[in-house]
Amino acid sequence: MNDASDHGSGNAHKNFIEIEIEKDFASKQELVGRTVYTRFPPEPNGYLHIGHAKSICLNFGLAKTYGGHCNLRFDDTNPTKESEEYVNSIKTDVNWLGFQWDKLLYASDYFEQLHDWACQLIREGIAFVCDLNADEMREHRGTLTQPGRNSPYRDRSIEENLDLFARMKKGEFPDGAKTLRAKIDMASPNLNLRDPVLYRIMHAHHHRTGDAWCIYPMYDWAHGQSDSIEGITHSICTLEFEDHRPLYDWFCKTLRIYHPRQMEFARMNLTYTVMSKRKLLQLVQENHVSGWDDPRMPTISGLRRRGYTPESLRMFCERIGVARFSSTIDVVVLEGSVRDHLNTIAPRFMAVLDPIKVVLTNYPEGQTEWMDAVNNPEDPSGGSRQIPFTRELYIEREDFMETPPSKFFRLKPAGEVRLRYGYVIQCNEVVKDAEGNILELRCTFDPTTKSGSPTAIERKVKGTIHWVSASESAEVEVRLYDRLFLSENPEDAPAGKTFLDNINPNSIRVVRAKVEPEVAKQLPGAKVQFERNGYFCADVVDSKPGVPVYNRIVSLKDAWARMTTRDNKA
RNA sequence: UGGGGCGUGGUGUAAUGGUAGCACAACAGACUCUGACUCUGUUUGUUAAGGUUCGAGUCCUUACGCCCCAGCCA
Repeated sequence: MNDASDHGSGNAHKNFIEIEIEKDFASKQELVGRTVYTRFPPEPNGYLHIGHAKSICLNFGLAKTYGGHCNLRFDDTNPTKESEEYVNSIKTDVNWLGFQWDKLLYASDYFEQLHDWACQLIREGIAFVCDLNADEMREHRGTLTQPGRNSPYRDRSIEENLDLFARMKKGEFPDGAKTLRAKIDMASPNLNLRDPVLYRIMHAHHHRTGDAWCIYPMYDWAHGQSDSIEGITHSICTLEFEDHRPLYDWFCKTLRIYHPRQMEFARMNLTYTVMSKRKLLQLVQENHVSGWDDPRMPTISGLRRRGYTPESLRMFCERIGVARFSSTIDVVVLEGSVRDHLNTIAPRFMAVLDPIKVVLTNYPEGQTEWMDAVNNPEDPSGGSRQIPFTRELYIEREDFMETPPSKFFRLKPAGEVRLRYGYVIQCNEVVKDAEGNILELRCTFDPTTKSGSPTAIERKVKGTIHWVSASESAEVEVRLYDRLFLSENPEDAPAGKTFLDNINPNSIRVVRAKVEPEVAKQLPGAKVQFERNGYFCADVVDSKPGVPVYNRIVSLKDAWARMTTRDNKA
């Protein structure tokens, strides 16, 4: 029945939702002959983020695991906040993540049915039209510790309620003048049960139903019934809706309709970022980032543009698991997931981000050798390419040290290092300007050490560094991204400060990199590894034909950097 | 402080009342023409105190800590 192979590496442990689902199907009469049916129900009021990815993977994953179905349903009950733009971005993101919905639906598909059910409640004497305004209603609601008081309009006759509700629907009253409420219990310790509002008046244009309605159902009145109509077996949502479950159950029971089971799991928190739609919107609107798809954003579209793959995001969701404990995931788990996937698929190239010139004094001027380079050592079918080797080259500035520590096995005065896919070279002279800045390194190469030649094998040097030809290379813009925030929990700001004060001022650094010719030919969206640097993606927005702009997705693990920063701290 | 949840190594997540496991991270070593990858190994844990039991992460009691709820948002 279940497919454990979809649970990533290692032993697959069932999460609590899977365990409950299996119990339900084994024991519940109403589920006999049925299959798992879930839904992903976003409100189209913003872009999806990595937290939604968890819910998407869970809902669609459950359907897949158990051979069932999952709908994409837009919870579009509040027209003032929703738009087509968001609907489209959400559809794109779900598909991009690799999931296909069974049906594409909207809560607004059910407005008529929801309205009829409201009339049914009125006729049965358990819903009433209330004239209290927002302030008065709050005042009648009581507090966490004090019970509420009944609305003075609670005992209107059924006829009057029917008439008033009909006139609400017809548009006879202004926004906020009246609401339709359920009669439950104003003294309930669960605030959601203190005569909840079912309908409010909003003379607003809806992105799908236009101006057909001026009353709109509340979330609680729409959600469970929508699930019921669709035959959802398990309605999975986040923990903050736990207190709404009694209402969900009350509506299904009171209306005597098919009753799905709501289950809640903990939403994800990620270190060094914010996740609430309000804060993400603020970052966009106040131009702290370039948009919802800024490569530093935790949105699906931002991660996609940064260069994250659907596989890596799914792997991430698999690794973090599902439970009822409000956890905070270390962002390195996300970074590790994309490294693991890209390691298997990304072609390797050489790129020098911070160049320093090397002149091989014993190499013929004007000569170009084409060196054979493996495209991806993890992928035998990846083949190889030729890269030009010349007298003048660039290497990474940090790959040379004049007075290096003992464990430094890159280039140093009088020291030897191998140029990847090239020769072993030795540094003979450091040329500096008047201020002592290094201008170039004058080195000699050993012709017997050419990569791939039999004589090269006998020669062992500790270090291998990357390089590009000075004359036969291209130059591209590279955006080196870092975390958007400086603190693990950006919301945790001192008094008088906000999460915005925790923004990392150096979250993007732009450099001109020297790259081997192939790098300049990559198409937008291409994901590559710059050897010894990291994984990079040709930006889909700012790259132009023949002129790619690269985003750093994530750096490679760097044992040397770790070693040196640790020593500095000690 | 009313109600509802939740506490397992650094971070997550498992364990019909029966050897506390797995992943990620970290560390050490091997390998390496990427200080990557891979491989091998190691360290670190049941919030606390009582109780039931031959035996408790699991059951009971009490404490402590954290999260959610007072929208005509979802």
